[in-house]
Amino acid sequence: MPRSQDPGTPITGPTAAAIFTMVLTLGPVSRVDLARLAGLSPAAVTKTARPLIDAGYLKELAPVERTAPGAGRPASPLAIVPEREYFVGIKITGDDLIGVVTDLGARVVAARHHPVPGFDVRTDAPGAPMEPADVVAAIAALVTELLDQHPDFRQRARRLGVAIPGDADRDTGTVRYSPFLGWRDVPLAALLEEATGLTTTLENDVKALAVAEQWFGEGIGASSFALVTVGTGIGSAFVANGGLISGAFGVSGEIGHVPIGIEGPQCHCGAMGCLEALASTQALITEARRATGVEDLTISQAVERARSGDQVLRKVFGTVGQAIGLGLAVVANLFGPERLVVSGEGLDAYDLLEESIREAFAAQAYGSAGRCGLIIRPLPFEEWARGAAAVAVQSLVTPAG
Amino acid sequence: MPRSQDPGTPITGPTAAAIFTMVLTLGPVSRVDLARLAGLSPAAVTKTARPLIDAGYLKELAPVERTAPGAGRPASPLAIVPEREYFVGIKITGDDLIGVVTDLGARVVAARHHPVPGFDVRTDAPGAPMEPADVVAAIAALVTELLDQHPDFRQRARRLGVAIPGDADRDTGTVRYSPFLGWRDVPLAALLEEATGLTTTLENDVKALAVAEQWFGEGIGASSFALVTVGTGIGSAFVANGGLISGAFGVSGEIGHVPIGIEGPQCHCGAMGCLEALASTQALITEARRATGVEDLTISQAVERARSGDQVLRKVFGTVGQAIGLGLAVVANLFGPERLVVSGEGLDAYDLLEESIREAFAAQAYGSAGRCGLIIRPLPFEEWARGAAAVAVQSLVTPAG
DNA sequence: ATTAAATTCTTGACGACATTAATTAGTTGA
DNA sequence: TCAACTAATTAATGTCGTCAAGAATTTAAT
Repeated sequence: MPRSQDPGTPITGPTAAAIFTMVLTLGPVSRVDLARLAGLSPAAVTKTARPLIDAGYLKELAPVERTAPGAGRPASPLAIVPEREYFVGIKITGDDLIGVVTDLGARVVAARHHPVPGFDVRTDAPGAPMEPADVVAAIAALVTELLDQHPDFRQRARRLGVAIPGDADRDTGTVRYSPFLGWRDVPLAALLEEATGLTTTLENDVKALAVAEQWFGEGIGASSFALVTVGTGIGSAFVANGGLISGAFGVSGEIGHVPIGIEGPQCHCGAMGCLEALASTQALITEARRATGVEDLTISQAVERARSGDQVLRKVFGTVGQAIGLGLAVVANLFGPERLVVSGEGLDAYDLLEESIREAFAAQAYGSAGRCGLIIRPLPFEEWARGAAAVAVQSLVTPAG
Repeated sequence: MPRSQDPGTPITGPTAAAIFTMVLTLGPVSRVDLARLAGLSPAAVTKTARPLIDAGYLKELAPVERTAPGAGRPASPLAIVPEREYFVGIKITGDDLIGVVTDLGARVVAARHHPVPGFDVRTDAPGAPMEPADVVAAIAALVTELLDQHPDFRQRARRLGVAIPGDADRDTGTVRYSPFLGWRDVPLAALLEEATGLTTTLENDVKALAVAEQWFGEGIGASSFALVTVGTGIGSAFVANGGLISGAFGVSGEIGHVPIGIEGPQCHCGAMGCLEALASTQALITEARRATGVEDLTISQAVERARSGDQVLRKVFGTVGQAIGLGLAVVANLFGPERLVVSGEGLDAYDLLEESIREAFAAQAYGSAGRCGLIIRPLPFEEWARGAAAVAVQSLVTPAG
């Protein structure tokens, strides 16, 4: 929820929000189609859309771009005006900030990163506690730098989205608990509104990514949908019944600590057989080093060698893929999503993983749960920040919820 | 969704439905409270409630029963009139039918079971295919028998809920696939409307149980909530964002086939390390027989002997409890429910299981996910049929969705 | 060409429903 | 007995969506 009131929004009620959301997520749509999709009369759509057009958020597509011909008056579909407003998205990681500016369609139009000041080389243990004030200042500086890239940004950016690892309370804009940052109960959104003047929305990083996917990615039009990220940690998020599943106590999607039935090392959470202990980037490199005996093997070296045929390393990747596939099956069996996106930094090596992921998934998915669309793809760094921006876009439409 | 239109409902719109639902689930509530909870003005509640009162569904509580005193006019809370309408709930198992009549508050007022005609002794393999026509006839007979128990039933019962194991499409009233019954694409609700004259709603059995819990049990007032049932199979269902999570392909809550990280026997689904292969009633008795060497040991004997101190059997129960606890932790970590109910036929022996369930749950639940209310309790047989009736009650309020 | 049919979109009258403000109702405490 | 307080109701008002009619703009048939 935005931390302050919004005076000049043309989105006055739930109907306007629904119409705007549909145009935003489904692309250019005719009024008749909008009416059908929203369960409204075409007249209502016409009336609801006018203020949105007047405010510059929507436009009618030029007649040239109209849809397939047929009998009858041709439709003049409504589309968003992407450059009407810009959004800033910031992702806070353990050691740096990633920032983007996106347009209304969540297209990245500028990007930057910055180290967090006063932060040492990252250790594996939960990060050295960073002072919220320092981080706020660093974010404010990054925001300024981003907005200075184009006069339009400064003028037409009003909202900021922030994604953090850990438990973020979107409604209050508070970081409830982030072991990674060493924070507890930090009212980050309020601090950032103060510092930047932008209406700020805070969200957990994986959930923010899921929002981006729900509105601007693979989740479009799906009744339900799940996202799994693989990297330093393994996380997941679900969208169903029209919204993100948030977890009553701030925890949800903790697939990293699902006990997968393969013998493996103990997880840092203390429990046994956790997926994260088998398939995180850390687990992968540890196992790769052990298997090859090369103490200082890096991920990219391991990928390289596996690609050029190193059987030992191929097997390591295969095992990781298997664990990931089983994790995905757990999600599919429990949740039954229409689509399932797997994404991760590790997955730029997904040529090495995909086969074993799909194999293990197919073996463990129960019945038609396995029919869900399984999308495997890499996760560029900026994508996290784009997720944050997507949350900011969403906050424009749904101030509450 | 009901299979036919409903003429005489006083529940005309979403507001009336919301008010009615709140009174139904929260018990007697004053109009002011209803207004606050629904985000309406008190005036709107007054107006919306009147037709519901006139139709005999709601009443004002007698002044005697009013709430805590204080300054100001005392509230006259609204309450449901339980005997206004009766609902029939039928659960179809492999070998018999369980039927109940409940009132509007989902209180069981009559119960019966019946063997399914033409069905042999149950085998472990998916049941011998039963002819839908036979089952329909048997259900119709059971419904008649139930309704004949009291003249009011016959007169004031209009809706039937049916719960089946397997994939049920509530919207179309079709059994999409039930390996247990050996059915595929059977339009059961339509057949039953024909045979009984009652508006019929079909739902998966575990999901029906979750609905009962959501509206009339532990799920009341919870933002999200999960149910796990342990018995012949192990199932689960979730409620979040205001509704049941249904699974895009009819599958969800299949926790039985989650690979739990304990070495164990292969599951009938073909995958390895499934929870169901470790913790179902079948798995329990198999393991108990193996451990004791008593070939024809029954569940009740095993319970008996464990209770009187048989260490071998206690350990068997402990292992089962551990597996269940891990399964619960998976649900809690992924889903983050506010409350988590574990129920099952097996659990009338829950004195033998509870400790190990809670222990394993606490060990594997991640962070504050473990804070969710964990309710462990037995599952009386009629409860399944009551779930079906609860679905029928729900269908009165929410014809769609 | 002209006309008919099809389809999208718009307009204004109307109706459903929720809000606001004022009023009535019923209780406690001074 | 009156003031204060809270609950509920009423009537005027307003918002918002539907309905019915028609305008706009195309293809297809005559």
